[in-house]
This record gives sequence, C-alpha cells and structure tokens, in this order.
Amino acid sequence: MKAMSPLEELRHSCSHILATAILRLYPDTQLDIGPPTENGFYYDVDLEKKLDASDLEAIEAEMKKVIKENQKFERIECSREEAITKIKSIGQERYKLGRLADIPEGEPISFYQNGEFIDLCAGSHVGYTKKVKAFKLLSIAGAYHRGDENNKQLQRIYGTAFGSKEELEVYLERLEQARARDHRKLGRELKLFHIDEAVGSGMVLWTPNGAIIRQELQSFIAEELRMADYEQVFTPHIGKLGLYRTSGHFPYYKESQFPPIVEPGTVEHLAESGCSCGELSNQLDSGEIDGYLLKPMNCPMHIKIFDSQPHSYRDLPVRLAEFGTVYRWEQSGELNGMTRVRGFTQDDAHIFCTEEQVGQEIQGCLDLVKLVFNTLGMQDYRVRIGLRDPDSSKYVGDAAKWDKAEAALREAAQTLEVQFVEEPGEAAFYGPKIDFVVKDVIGREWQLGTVQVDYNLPERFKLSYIGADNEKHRPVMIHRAPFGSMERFCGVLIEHFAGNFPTWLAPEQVRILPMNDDLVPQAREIEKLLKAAKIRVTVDAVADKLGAKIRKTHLDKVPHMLVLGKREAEEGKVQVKSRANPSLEGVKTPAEFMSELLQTIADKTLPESESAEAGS
RNA sequence: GCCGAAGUAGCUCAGCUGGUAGAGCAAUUCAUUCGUAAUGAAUAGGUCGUCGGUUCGAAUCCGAUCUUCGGCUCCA
Repeated sequence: MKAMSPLEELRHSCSHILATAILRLYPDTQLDIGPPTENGFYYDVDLEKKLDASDLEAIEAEMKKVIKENQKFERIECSREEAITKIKSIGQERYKLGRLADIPEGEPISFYQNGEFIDLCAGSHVGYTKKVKAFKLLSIAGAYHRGDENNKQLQRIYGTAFGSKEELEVYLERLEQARARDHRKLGRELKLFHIDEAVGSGMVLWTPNGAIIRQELQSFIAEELRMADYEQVFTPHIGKLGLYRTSGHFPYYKESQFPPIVEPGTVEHLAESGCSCGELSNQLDSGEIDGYLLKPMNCPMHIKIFDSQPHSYRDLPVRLAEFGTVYRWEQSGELNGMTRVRGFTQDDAHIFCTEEQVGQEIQGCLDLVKLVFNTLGMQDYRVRIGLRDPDSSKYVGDAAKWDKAEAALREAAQTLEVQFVEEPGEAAFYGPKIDFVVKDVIGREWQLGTVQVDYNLPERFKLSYIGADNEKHRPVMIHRAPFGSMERFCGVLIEHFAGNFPTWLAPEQVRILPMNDDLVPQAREIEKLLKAAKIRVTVDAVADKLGAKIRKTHLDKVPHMLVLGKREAEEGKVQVKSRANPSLEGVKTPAEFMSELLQTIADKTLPESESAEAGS
C-alpha cells in the first residue's frame, strides 16, 4: 500500500471521525469503507434510516464534538484470528470480515482506534482529531457494496477536509466558480444547444450558435482528413439486424441499443397468430424475423463499403471517413447534458490496412488526435490504453488476435511522448484502444479521442485483399475518432473555454457598437465589409448607452467589439476592443482590423488571456 | 436501472403550518442619443412538470408518472 500524502492522511482521519459520529448517532450502523479521494473523502455505511441533508448537519455537529475531544489515533497490529475476534466484538462483521479477507496473507493487519471507535484500517492517520481544522460534509449518494450492482446499495457520505478554514473556503469557492462554466449552464446562456423533453432525453438539438461551432470543427477536421488521404463516405442511420448479428453488436451489446425496428405489418401479423411479445423478442434474437437496427456504430456499414470491391495490397490502406450519427440506449441515470447522450455524431473513420501498416497507421491517427488537442489548447488530458478484462465474456474474437492488437497499441503509445496508463476492462468489445480522456468542471472524466485496433471484425466479415503473393489476406481495421463525438467534444470544449471561444469558433465574432443613431449607417457599412469577408458580425443598433452595449457584448462572450463614436467616425476608424486577442486593440481603420482578424481566424489563434474567468 | 434531491414567468429565485401566485433580470412599447461592464417609465408574460386522490377549497397534503441534478452501476 502506497504511503498517504499529509492531506490524504487528514481526510482519511476525517472519514474515521465521520464514522465515529455516525456510530454515536446511529449505533446499529454497519460500516464498509471510508477512504480519502482526490478532493475529499467518503464513508460507505449501511443503516436503516435514509439520511437527508438535515441529518448531515447533525452528523457534522457530532463530528465537531469528536474533534474537540482531541482523541488520539492509535495503531493496533494483530493477527488474523485476533482481528476476526475484534471485528465481532465491535459488532461490525457484515462488511469488515470481508474486507479483512481481502488483506493478502503476510501483509500486516492493523486497526486504528480513536476514542471509543475502532476500525480495521491500514492507516495512516494524523496524531489527534484536532488536526482536522476544517471539514464539510457535502452530499449523500447510493453506492453498491464493492461497486457491484448485485450487492446491497449502501449510503455513501461525501465530505472534504483541509488543514485550515481558509483552504476549505478557497476550495468551496473554486467549486462554485467551476459550476459557472458548466456546459449545461453556458449552453443555455449562450444559446448553443437545447434538450427538449418532447424530443427525448439525451437527444441534443443544436441551436444556430452551437451549430456554427460544430460546423467549424467539422470543416477543420474534414480538411485535415483530405490532406491525410482519407475518403469521405455517407451511410444511413439504420441497417438490417443481420448486419449487426455478423458484427456482434446485436448479441454482445443488445442492452445498449434501441430495440429493433420491424417491417410494417409484422407486429399485427404476429398478433393475429397469437404471438406474445416475448416470442417476438425471441424470434428477433434467433433471426426468424429480420428487423432493422438504429445503428449503434458506423463500422459495419464502412466494412460493407470496403467489401463492395475487391482490393489489392496496392490499394491499402483504405481510409473511409464519415461524420456518422449513432444511437445508443444509455441508462437514464447516466445521461448528462451533451457529454452523455443517446444520439450522437462521431467524427468516425475506419482504416483497412495490412498487418505491416498497422503501426504506421496508428501513429497517423495519434498525430491527428494530438493536432486537434493542440489546436484547441487542450493540454490537460490523460492517455489510457483500454485492454480487455480477461475474466469477462463480453468480447468477440480469440485471445491470440487480442494479444496482437494490444501489443500493436502499446508499441504505438510508447512513441507518443505522453504518459499513459493501461486499464484492463476498458477495451471495446472488438478490440483494445488508446483513449484521450479529459475532465469536466466537476472532475468527471470523459473519453474523447480514441484509436482502436481490430483484428476481429475483419474476421467476422471475412474481409480480404490480394497480396503480392497473389493470395488472399485478411486486412486489419483501425477505428478512430479524434473528437470522439461532436456532442461530447463540444460539451467539454464549452467548459474548456468557459464559453470564451477562439475567434474561428465563436458564433458571433465581431459586434459593432455605434455610439448613437446617426452612426448606425456607418456601422452598417463596416458590417457589410466584414460580412463580405465571411466574418460573423452584427451591429448593436439599440438605443442604449455605450456602457450597456459593452456589458452585453461581454456577457454574450463576443470575442471582438468595434466601438464607433464621433471621434472615430471623423477619421474613418473604429476602436477595437478584444477580449480574446488584446493585441488587436487600438484605433484603426476597419480594413486594417479586418486583415488582422482574418489572420487570427486562419491561424486559429487561441484567446491570449487566461479566459477562465466565468460570468459576472 | 439503483439511492437521494429537485421541478413555480425565457432565466435566477420567493411563496410560513392548505384560502386559486410574486420579485429581479430578459422581452415589448414609449421617452432618452448618451464615450468604455446596467438610462428611466410603462406593459405583457404562469392551467405552479403531468395525471389522479384527499378537501368546501391544493403551488402547498397523499399516490403515480415524466424530466432534471448529485452519486453508484454501465459505457461500443
């Protein structure tokens, strides 16, 4: 067990103080575990009473008493037999005996005691409870014992603790500020997207402003793909069920899909012959009835495009790209703004290549992902290699193919010049993958860019090409999506920029603020000039004072504004004020500003200032 | 899907123990023509998520349901 940092130690101790208080208030409680986390700690408890916010207050009050008593934390080491006796004597056998059994033979077994409270615990802890100078209980949530949904759901109490009150306040303040850049809040305020009950949960409606951002991102990637020798394709939103039986989607990921669509008359016909819904379902499973599936992935259709013609090794790699919209039945509790939805568009592509080309092609994909992240100034990501979980049966294909694919990915990742971690169980059902993972404003991780190596689907679809030896060979597939999905990527991007987009992405790039009505015609002339250069520009012709117009432009997060007053007008100039690129500021002619701005757009220049500042 | 919380005007929210709704901002209209983050006044806007129940009477109490939020599980 690795050593705890002083802060982790403090928080871990605070979770013991929490448990101490809970046992005082609810002596029947059975405790599970209470570790420190990245931003605080929690304790999982099993008690009859459903805790609510007012109970948290009472528990906090009791915790303060425990701290005031300044109890000493003492380590008690003992043998396994003694530990069993001790756990029984304190009446905590329901979970603690299982936790004790987890400790490998030969490892030391220890308890920690503070006051009347004793807990099986490896440590470490602060010396005395008074060391915990500042803490706060934050929320209650359900959490399955050992994270297994077949187990009982316990009540998890989350809290955080710091060495001083000031640090706690700074943390709570930061939390508050982070929420101000939440993409769901900014999405509404800046009119970027809308989710409507009447359309359905997890279905994103891209409103005009958001659509501009998406369009710009798509144009950007499409241009890069052209240069990297990808070919554009289009495919429909549904396909025959049989296609997905072949790919493995239908049997293997049935629970994550919308149910099949059957042909007109099928249901009525079956009903007449007295067929039950269960039988219908069985017949769909067995293939007696063929329906259609809303596509959960684009790959089977791209495979069919590849397979529509014979291929020579000279043709490879074939790279087929599509902004393909897919639909997945995500659990209702998982839906989240734009970052977890039921219908989304991937910037998808599938590369069909020879085994020798795999390394180089993965490299090309990783370069593309890195280019995307660099262009947008997203440096705060981690790289994960998702491997199969050896104990699970949810994967297609044999072990040898998986080993080959995993080795290819690992090798490519090593040349990436970023640190990566390998995580078993994170693979796709047809192959391992390299994922680029970022955090949202409240610390949740989301997978964006992904590169996946697949030896299995070519096998299932019996793909082939003719090699130099005039024999048939099996190509290897690479699935890749630098953004992941447009929805999730934009959600994360909104938070990354706190709504202050670089000029090339901003829905409104320039706003002209004429000082009074007389100057509106002149403002319209400038607007016309900029519009002719495809700049997204508006004129604020409302009879407000300048201060009000400036304020509104700031709140709308428009990157550049042109103030047009009498002074400027007489010289044929405008005053440039720029949130995004202060270096553009100054009094200059519209033509001068325009050429500088066009350069900024062409270069995809990032905002110069740290635009983390959120809202008013 | 599970645990918990919440749904009142476009947005943010108030409405105590039941007597059929209110503020600020936004919107609209009028006046103001103004020099760097809010000019003033007036007007309009809600079957209180939905359905059902209790009651003389429900935003308020009860039940169901939908949606959202925080977790858990899941995640191709």
